[in-house]
Amino acid sequence: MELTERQKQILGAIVDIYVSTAEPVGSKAIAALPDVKYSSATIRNEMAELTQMGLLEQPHTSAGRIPSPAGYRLYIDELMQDYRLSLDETRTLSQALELKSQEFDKMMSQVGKLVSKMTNLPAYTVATRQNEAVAKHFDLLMTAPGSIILVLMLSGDVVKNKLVKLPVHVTEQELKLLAAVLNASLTDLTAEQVTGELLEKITRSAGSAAPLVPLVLDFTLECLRQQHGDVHLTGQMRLLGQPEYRDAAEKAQEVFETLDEEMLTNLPAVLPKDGPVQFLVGPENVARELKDTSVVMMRFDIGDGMQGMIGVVGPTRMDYAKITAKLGYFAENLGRMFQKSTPNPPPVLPEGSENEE
Amino acid sequence: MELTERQKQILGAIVDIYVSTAEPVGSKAIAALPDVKYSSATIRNEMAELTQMGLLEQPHTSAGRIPSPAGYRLYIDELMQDYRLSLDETRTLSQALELKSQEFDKMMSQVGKLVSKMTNLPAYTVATRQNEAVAKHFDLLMTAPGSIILVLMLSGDVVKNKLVKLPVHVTEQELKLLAAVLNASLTDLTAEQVTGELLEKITRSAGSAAPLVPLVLDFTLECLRQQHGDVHLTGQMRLLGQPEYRDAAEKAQEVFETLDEEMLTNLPAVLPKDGPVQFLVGPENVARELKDTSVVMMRFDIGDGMQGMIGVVGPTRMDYAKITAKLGYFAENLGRMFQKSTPNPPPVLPEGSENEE
DNA sequence: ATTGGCACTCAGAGGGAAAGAGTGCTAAGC
DNA sequence: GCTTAGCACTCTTTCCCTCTGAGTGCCAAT
Repeated sequence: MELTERQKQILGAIVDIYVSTAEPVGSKAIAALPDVKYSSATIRNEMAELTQMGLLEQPHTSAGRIPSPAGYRLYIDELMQDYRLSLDETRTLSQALELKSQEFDKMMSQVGKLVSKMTNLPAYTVATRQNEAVAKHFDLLMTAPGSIILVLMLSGDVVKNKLVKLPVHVTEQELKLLAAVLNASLTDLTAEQVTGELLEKITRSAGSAAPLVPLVLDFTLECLRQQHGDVHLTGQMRLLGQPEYRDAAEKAQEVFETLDEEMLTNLPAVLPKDGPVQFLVGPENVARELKDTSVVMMRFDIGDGMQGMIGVVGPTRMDYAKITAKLGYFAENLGRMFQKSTPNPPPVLPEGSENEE
Repeated sequence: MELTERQKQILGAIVDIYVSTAEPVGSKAIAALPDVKYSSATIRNEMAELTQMGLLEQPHTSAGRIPSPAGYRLYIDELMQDYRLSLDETRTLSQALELKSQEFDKMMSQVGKLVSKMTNLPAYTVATRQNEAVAKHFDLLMTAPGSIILVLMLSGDVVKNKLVKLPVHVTEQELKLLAAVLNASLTDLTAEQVTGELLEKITRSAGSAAPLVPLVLDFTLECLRQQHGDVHLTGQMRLLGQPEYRDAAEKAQEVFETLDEEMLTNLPAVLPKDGPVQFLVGPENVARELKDTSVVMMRFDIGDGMQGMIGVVGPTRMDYAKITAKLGYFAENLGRMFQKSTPNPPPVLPEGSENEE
């Protein structure tokens, strides 16, 4: 069942209007649009049909129409216009991207804050590995007798560290030795390649630093197995700015709770691995609490087998085009930033940038 | 002006009731309490007086009374009963404290999540330095040609790292040399003690790794100057569970925004340095947006000149006694955990633990 | 095929009226 | 002289009713 051109136009218009007003759209409003040549009656007939097809919904008999989840899906897949960032928006974004490059994790959380601010929606960021992690370098530093800091460098320029306190005494010499052993035998191995045999061998070579070995190994394995870094979620409260949550503190709270728990741990796994942009519309979502809530996410390459993900969470009625554009701009520039390694802001403006909000 | 015993009892009762119902308290409700021997009329007279003294407030003429900020303050300072954790509560808390000791920063954020969950309020955690930070150890690791990771260990067992990308080529040898120079000349110095002179000396000794020096130094100084670690704020949404924010999404949003920005950066500075527990009641607060919002915070010692802070944010009408007790328990046990360094949960039950919610 | 017209529906706004909770004050009681 | 019962008064909250208006569906005319 194919839609006619007119039906597409009407569906598109309804989504566009509803997205910015959050109110059901009536036939008159459509008819009043400059490039609509038909009367409200015609529109009404078409709307009735679109409703029957399941693309529109009617909150109650005497209200206008709102897009159904299927309607959104169709809109996203076929009708959505590329939104061009306005000059103002690009400027703000470019400025925003001039982050002091800090520690990596902090930067991701910074990026999240920015995305949230720019979209006025809750945003999350994650860094995930694309391939198996391996250890690249071990370092053992003594801070006080019995107090040792283990610094572990992984592939992808990720550095982890952990404070280890040992009751037994270990000399600097022995630490150096152990570090050398670890660097010799444990680097460039994935979690699976670390066998019990290997562990024994290391323990034997470790001398009196042997009690340290299991602690180091546990930590190392834990780090290697971690498929993705911390998930940063910020700006949850911005969801309250959306009309659908205005006076529904309860609903908002539910969404937040789900976001906090389920989503953050599962989301990276749930999302399909391919394609840069993903949309999860309402009921397509994992958790039932999120049925009126949608997710837009975008991947970008960090290099070294790492991949960043930025996304926003919002009401199903959100301005997908605009948000995709903003996320895209972020992702593109972040990717570029990481690619050419020097932490300079990439001031690349998208062409055609004088349309406004 | 001293309060009579009866006035104290009435004020205390009003706070207690208001704290759990969030509704103005009438004279009848007080008179109905088991250990109140006076009629509602008498209570009314006393309430009128307390109102005149500025300890109570009346939302409107025909409503009951609620405590004024001054009333809360007096309650906290003089009337508050020690809340004893119930057996159930201690059990839950003890379980909760069995954290896998992870990287320090992550642990603080974990603690925040727990505190928030236990109190059902937004919670924040920070680690602050008590004295000047100094660098303890430098490490430079080459990951790829031109790509170097700087690992910096500070006093207080804090480890920071940063990825530095350099266009010039530096050999492993030169890196080792530079690290040695840094370790020799830059450790155990506070930020002020790092002079331009010293910088020059280091640059001279660095050989062809000299271009690295300013990058390393900037980062080091940045770390040294950082008085406190990341402020973790979690569970913001729980504020919505409080009746005063139920249908006031707007207000909640304002609070959140303020929390996010102002508070998180200023709070550690604003709070007085002494005493383990601090209360900031409503208008005593920094930001105007938080005038109906109060903060309870508690310090605990981490050792090595570091201090942890945990706190919650809630409506001014909150159960200070209960929250203080919970925070106290957390703080005490966290302190103990850090003290005796082995990451075991300390299962110390407070005496007398069979009262309930 | 499109459109103007019209009857119909239904959510939401507005406006009292009634209910209910609580007060302050007065006068009686211990 | 403190305490208390009683009562008139105040003011918010709730409920119900009506009215309005936006929007629909359908029919007949173009």
